[in-house]
This record gives sequence, C-alpha cells and structure tokens, in this order.
Amino acid sequence: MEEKGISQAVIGRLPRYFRYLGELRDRGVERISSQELSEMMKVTASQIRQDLNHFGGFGQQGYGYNVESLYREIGKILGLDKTHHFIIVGAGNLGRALGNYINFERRGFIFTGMFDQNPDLVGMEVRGVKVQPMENMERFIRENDVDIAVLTIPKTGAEKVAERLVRNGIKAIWNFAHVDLNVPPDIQVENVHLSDSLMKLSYNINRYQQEQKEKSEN
Amino acid sequence: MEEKGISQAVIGRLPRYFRYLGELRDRGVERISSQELSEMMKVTASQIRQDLNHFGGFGQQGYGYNVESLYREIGKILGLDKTHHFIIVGAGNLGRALGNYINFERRGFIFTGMFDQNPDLVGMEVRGVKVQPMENMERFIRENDVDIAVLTIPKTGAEKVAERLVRNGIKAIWNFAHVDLNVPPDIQVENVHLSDSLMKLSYNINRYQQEQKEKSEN
DNA sequence: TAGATTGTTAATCGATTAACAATC
DNA sequence: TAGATTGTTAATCGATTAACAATC
Repeated sequence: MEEKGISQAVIGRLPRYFRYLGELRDRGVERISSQELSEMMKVTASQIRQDLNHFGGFGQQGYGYNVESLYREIGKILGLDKTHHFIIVGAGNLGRALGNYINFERRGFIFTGMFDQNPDLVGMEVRGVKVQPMENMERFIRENDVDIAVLTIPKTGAEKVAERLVRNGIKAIWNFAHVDLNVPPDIQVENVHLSDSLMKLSYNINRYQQEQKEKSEN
Repeated sequence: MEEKGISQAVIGRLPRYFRYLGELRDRGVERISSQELSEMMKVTASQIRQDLNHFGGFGQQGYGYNVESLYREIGKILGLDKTHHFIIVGAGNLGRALGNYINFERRGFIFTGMFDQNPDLVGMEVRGVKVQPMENMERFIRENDVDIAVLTIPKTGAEKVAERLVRNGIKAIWNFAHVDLNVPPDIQVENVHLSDSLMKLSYNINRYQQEQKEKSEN
C-alpha cells in the first residue's frame, strides 16, 4: 500500500466516498462500477478510479467494486478502525454542541474530557463528562492518552492554549477558533472556520444576484 | 469590476485575506505590500496579487495596498455590506449554538427565526428568538424576507426540508446536515460536513504515525 | 470466449508561481 | 529622478479527464 504524497485534494474526497458507500451498503447493494458511482456522486468515473488507485487496486476488471469491502478499506485508510480520545477545550455553546454529538463515537472518537476557564461552567456535565478548570488540562492529557483536542474558545486565547496542548503531547487539533494556529509540523490541524464558510455563501448569493441584474440590463 | 468566472479557489481565500486585513487595521497598520502580507499569511506574494487583481487594481505601484481601503473592498466583494436575514431549521445542540453566535450579526447576518418539529423544543428561546413548529416555516420565510436557511437537522429529513425552503423563496442554504442537497442551480449551498472534517484529521494523524514507523524501521 | 470494467498512461485543463515591464 | 512595488503576461506545476490496453 504505497501512500507517498497523496494530495489533500484526494484526501478531502475520501469521506464523501465513504459516506456514499455506507449508504449503498445499508441499502444492501453488493457491487458498484465507477460509472454508476460517478453518476450518483456527480463526479467523473475517471476521478473515482484515479483516487482509489492511490491506495491500491480495490476493484476488479469486468466487475467493479465490492461495496462492503471498499467501504471497509476506505474506513481503514481514514483511520476509523483506530480509537482516538479527544477533549474539548471551551465549554461554550459550540463546545457543548460538539460534546453532545454522539456520532463521533461511532467512528472511534471518544469524548473524554472538557475544560473551560469560566468558573460558572466548571462542574457542568455534557454527556457524562464534567467540565474541569483549565488548570487540570495538562495533567489530564498525559494521564488519559488524549490525542485530539477540539478548540472551541475565542480566538484571543487560542494560540496560547494550542501551545499548552502541544507541549503536553496532543497530536492533533480540530480548530474552531477563528485564527490560524502556529504549531510544529508534526501536529495535525484541521480548521473549521464557520464565519469563513458563511462569507463564501454570502459572496455566492451576491454574485448570483449581480449576474441576474446584468442579464436583465442587457 | 469584471467578475466573470472567478474560481471557488480564489473565493475561498478571500475570507482569510479579510481576516488578516481586519487584524492589521485594528493594529493601526496603514499600508502593506503583497510581500509583507505573504510572509504573514504564508502564501506567495504572487498569489495575493493575482487574487486581488481578479476584482480590480486595489494597489498602487511603489506603495502597496492601503489596509483600510482593501479591507473595505474585500468586505464589499464578499457582500458583507448587505444585510441578510437567516433562519435556523433544527433547534438541537448545534442549531442553538449557531443561534447564540453573535458575531454573525456583525457581518450583516440577522438571526430572525428558528424552527423544530420536536414539540419539547418549540417555545424555547435562543437569543430572543422563539423556536416555532415546522408548520410555521413557509409563511415565516415569505413574510420576513428571509434569504438564508441554516440546516441543522438529521440527514434523514434534510432533503425534504430543503425542497420546502426552496419552494418558498430561500436563496441560500448553509447545510450542516450530513447529506448532499439536490437543489436548483440558482440556490447557493455551502456545506459544513463536520464529520468529514474530523475524518480528514484522522487520516492525517494516521498517515503521520505510519511515516514515523516506516522511518524507524528503515 | 465475449463483454465489462478496471488500472494506468497520456492529454488537457486550470491554478500557482515566476518574471518583468509599467507606473506610482 | 530613483526605488519600490504593483498589475499582468508567460512558464511551471499539479490535478482532472480521456483513452485504452490489461484482465477478470
């Protein structure tokens, strides 16, 4: 399984393949060709075959792909067969919402701790996990084999908290704070910048309306 | 201002420019060159100049860019000078968290309504907005000039709700449901698939660990 | 075997980077 | 004016699509 330098473009498409294959499996579909899948997903069959071949030949000429086995293979590639413990730093609305999201557990992500600097939130329970004061964080990470931290705090504190996380052995940060974190290259960061996403939507609404206006003017 | 066919790659970078320029402005910086900005943002100066020139010549040879004016221009391009009313469909944890997020208002996005099919949630208040039953949705959209719907419901109901939204004049959907919506091309959709994002993170943790293992073996 | 469909190479397309003339 | 830095064209790089031989 040669996995040298696979582009993030390809990686970014894997979860979507995984999702469609999971649905096909649930519907009891046994095999699928790149052609059929491409029609469902509205991408080219060529791209599907290219993408999958980065990870090995999962298909069979003249037959296509076995849904169940391809689903499992992609799950493995994504590391969903492994278990990861995560903590949530920041017990505000978003942090609590993510803590309550049970589907992450199904994929091997176990919610083990939650932290906040606000004393009013400390002691609160989210799905059986008690919010602890920030001072407890370092020790907790080390003692509980935590490898992912979900960062749901305001941007002002984010950079400093990230440093503390990294110093104590966190491997990855799922960053909802609205800043770009500056961490060593061996730390994985995945940004979810909600307001960036909303701005893109705003741009596209705008652009569409302008196009319509221009059309009606000409 | 020629805005014909600007790629989503470029659009996707605009919010980040906007963010950095806003910070520079808050720090009282008056002018900046593409070179300086490129070092801050860790992109090439060439890319910055290319990107900005899609929308017009905002800079000045020998001087650079005026921070304040560039900030405002990008804001306009993103449509942040306009006001949009949005509703949240699905008053679960995530929906309520987004409703409580006040920063959207600063960008011209006004939280006006919230809907849920669960009678236990109806009547609940989120930042002054009362959760209403789903039956009220159609009328509310029409009567309140709503153009964006935030979809925070489980994937099973999403497609049908999207149809109802579109039929009643919604222009854009910010989709947090874990499905790809099938809407007419004049409806803007921006997907936030949180579990996809988490899977990417998982892949990258995994890949890094495997690389380390391979190194130690050779 | 014949038909179907993959795996993979080659061609195309688009996005990023480099270079430099234009100009403030 | 001389120096700096943009706007823009050209070169490069990478990603997507097309094509087809390999093979089940």
